[in-house]
Amino acid sequence: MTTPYSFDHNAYAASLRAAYAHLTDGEESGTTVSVAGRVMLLRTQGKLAFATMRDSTGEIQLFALAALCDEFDEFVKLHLGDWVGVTGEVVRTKRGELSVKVKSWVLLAAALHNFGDKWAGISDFDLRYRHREADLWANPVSRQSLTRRSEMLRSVRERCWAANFMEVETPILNAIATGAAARPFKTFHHALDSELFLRIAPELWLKRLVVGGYERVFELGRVFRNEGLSPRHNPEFTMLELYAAYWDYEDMMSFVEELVSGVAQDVLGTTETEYQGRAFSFAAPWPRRTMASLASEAVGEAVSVHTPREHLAKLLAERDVEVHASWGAGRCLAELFEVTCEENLWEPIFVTEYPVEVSPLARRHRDDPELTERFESYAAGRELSNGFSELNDPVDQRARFDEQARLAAAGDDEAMQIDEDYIKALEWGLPPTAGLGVGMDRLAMLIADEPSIREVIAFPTLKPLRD
RNA sequence: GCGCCGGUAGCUCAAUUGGCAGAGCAUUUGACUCUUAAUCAACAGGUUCCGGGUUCAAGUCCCGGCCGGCGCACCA
Repeated sequence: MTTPYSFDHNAYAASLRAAYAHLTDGEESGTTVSVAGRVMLLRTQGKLAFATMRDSTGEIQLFALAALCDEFDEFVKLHLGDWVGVTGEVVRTKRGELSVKVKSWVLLAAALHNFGDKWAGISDFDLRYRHREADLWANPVSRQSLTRRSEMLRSVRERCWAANFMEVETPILNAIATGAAARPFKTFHHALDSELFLRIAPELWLKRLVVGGYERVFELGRVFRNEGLSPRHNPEFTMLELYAAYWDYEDMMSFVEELVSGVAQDVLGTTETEYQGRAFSFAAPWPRRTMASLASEAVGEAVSVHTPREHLAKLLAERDVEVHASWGAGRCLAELFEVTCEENLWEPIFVTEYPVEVSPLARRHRDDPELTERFESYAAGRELSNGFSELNDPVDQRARFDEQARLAAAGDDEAMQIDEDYIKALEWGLPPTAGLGVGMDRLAMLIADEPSIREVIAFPTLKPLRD
């Protein structure tokens, strides 16, 4: 069948509903419009027919009378899911449904498969994720969640631009994967005869741009980590990383809470919402608490990075955490915080003053060299962002990398790799700078009120089908 | 990677203790001039995820595999 190469339409479901709300039952507007979309429902009744057509903005009824509709006999044979272009008068039926009274119409594309049960839609996860195009038509909630993700990214960009951050792009293919603790994906470049790794974070490149003189930069991009999948983890995910020269971590916390609450305001129109049935507020400011104070509260005694390592190890063992020989007091404190506090942090909160041992790229705290000026924000029991005053001392940075190498030798296969070029960059001088990373997928889950990261990724990673 | 649960018509789901594989919607055909998941009638639709096994008999029980969900581990 030949279908048209284009179709001129001048109205949408939502625009018609807004413009013709005043029509009374049975009233005809006298105005002819053209609309286009998919037939979602079809009700025929002898010499008349009603179709529910859905376009990108919503649904509008098509009302066809045999006496007035071209090729009426063909119109009633349309299939659910078929794309149609329709021209006709805007009317409200006797029963009160705003409609386009079909004069002429054209099949724009046929749907050879249906879009699931017209009441229940498609609920099979495998089908929904492998054929998201069908899911998007069958389940309006799916489309709304991905729309909210898009609106979130737009808002993030606009707010970063408004704060004078410049958007940049850095390499995804790298000779070493660094800037975070994670197993990378490996690939190979034939012409260079070199093994390359997909980036696990853009962090070091971005700081080199600050060394190069860009005061405020951000990158909104995909990173790749060769790790397990879960409702909160996809092997490729989108991260916002942002660096501001002359800021410290306190400045960055202020920026993050304004950014995130502002994005919620932009997308949802409010900062007061619900996540999975429980009240949740994005509103700034967010509380700032040190890791040591939260952990102390949870275990019922004062603990800190200065607590003897053996005592922290005992507290961990009491909580069934296996303590590795290579862990110092700092790592033990961080683990203790994670097992006792993390999942209970519902409303957004900043956890601050992370041990040096678990923060190889963060600058030492001005009041305590065993701590760093680092924060992570938590929301709904999960980490949402990570930031710190950046370590800009090349000598200390080399020492930190050396410590990572020691951990790697001790069997930690996620210890950070040393990056000589990065150290050389620091030797050219990184001004005092604060950096930030925010998991966009995690934020999208909160904003779209979705329980799984797969719901806010159009095509989540699935196991390829075999056999 | 490990554990638990699931996979039946295109879609959503039934099927008692192991005893003839079903319904609604969609599709096809017919009726119907204001429907709203329209309604009514009829036809058709199956490798019960795949491969073995036990049994007179397997959607159901056992073993192996595939895919998915959740949990653990890893991590953001």
